[in-house]
Amino acid sequence: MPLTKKTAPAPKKPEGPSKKSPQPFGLVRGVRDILPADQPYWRQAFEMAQSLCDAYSVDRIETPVLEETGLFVRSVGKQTDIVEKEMFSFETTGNEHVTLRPENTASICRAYIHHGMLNLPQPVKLWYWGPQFRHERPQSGRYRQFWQYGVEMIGESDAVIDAQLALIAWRFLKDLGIDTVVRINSIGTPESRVNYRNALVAYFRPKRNRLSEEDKKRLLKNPLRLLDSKDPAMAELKAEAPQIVDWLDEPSKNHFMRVLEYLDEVGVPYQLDPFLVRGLDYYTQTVFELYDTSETDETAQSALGGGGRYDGLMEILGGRPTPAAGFALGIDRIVSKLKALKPTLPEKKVEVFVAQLGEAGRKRALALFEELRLANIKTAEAFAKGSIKTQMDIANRLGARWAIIVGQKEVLDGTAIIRDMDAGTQEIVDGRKVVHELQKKMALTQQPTV
RNA sequence: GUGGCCAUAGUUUAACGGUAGAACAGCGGGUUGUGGUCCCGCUGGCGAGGGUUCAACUCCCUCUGGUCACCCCA
Repeated sequence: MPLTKKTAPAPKKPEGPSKKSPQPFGLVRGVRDILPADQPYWRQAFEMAQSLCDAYSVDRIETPVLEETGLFVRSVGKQTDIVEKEMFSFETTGNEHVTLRPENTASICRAYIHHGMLNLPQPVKLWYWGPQFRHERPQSGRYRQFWQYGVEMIGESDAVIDAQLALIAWRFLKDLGIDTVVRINSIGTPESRVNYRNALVAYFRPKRNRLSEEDKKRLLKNPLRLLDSKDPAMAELKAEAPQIVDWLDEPSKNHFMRVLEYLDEVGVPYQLDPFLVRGLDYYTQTVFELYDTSETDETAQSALGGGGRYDGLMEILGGRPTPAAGFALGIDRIVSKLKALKPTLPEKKVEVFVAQLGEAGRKRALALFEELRLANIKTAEAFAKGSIKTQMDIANRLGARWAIIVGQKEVLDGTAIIRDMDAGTQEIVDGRKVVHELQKKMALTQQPTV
């Protein structure tokens, strides 16, 4: 007796049987699935990164998602928001303190040191593409697992590297159809940064009562952050505030000027932004961010990426003093822009659908599918379906141009039917020449379009 | 971490203080050999927990989650 709901004679319990199925699982907060429908966009971006890096002789590297917690504490900086409150850190059963990487630069520097890449011709140019993790409150364009594409160039201090990095980042977006402007600044050496920080505090402290609560906290904790406060009252105060460029030493100024000259040379649009400082401690000299120029809403997450020079980082991580620079781009945001740009990306179309009837037909179809696949014909099937009607329906929905039908009769006759799905006509062909016949037909139908 | 808005089938949604309709999708049919239209059927739902009430999906609270903004960043 099958346990069907209908036939179950159990009207005794009005409550019904406690046959509740287990609760399905949801998603961990802030993470998401990237579904097949979105894959074409992700693929487009990835392939762009790949070909561009190829062109610039940048090699791919993949580092582990899991690293020792200390790596990020030391590199990103203990006082930063990332380290203070955004890291996915935990202790393993083996008592190791590990963290899901919140960014990728530190890992790459670690790898550079670990594998003695200083023995390679410098600079070592590496690119990565992978998920990063930050425990922030999710919102538009911000996830706890998000993807970054980045390039790092390690072992060269020349300003041309900085410019080239900005160029690659900008070019990547440009070639995807996203126009951006590079906002750029220099924060000089760590010393000039400290001096500037003091000057900034000296400037704002007397005006403290005009600051918002939020900005008062910043004044104490991270004065450089005052510069990108969105408090309208800050606008006036900022105008008079000291600018970091004035605190740069001569070599730093010179370096920055050269970066700008190189950008001019290759036509990368940029804006000097005296108030651009970045949230990670390891930056020195050049810092930049890329902004979508079509984005009118300033408050939204319009920063698509950023980067800069980090000459001190290698040493902090226990390597030899090694100059380096890099950038990272937020792929999640970029992909959402891509989708907005091109709502329908052409799908890879199925050319042929193999439909079968009966056991003999199915066997023949199975083999036929292999023949077609080996002939590089994009073929689809639904071998598990028995009904020819259902199969034709699927063929139609897949957009197949041709259907091949093999049933009992065809197997016995040694034939197959080739159906033109657009015209609705079909013909019987020799079963051994299906691929050949198909190729002839395909060549014919393609001629006019070429 | 703070605040605004939101929470009904896979998706988009309707209604009502008295135990939920629809559309699309999925699956299956419309004489077990043929698609794009049409017709029919089936599957499938009130985020969780409290409270008010004779009675809550509907009102209140909490939580969870989503979303948007702040913080910060990609």
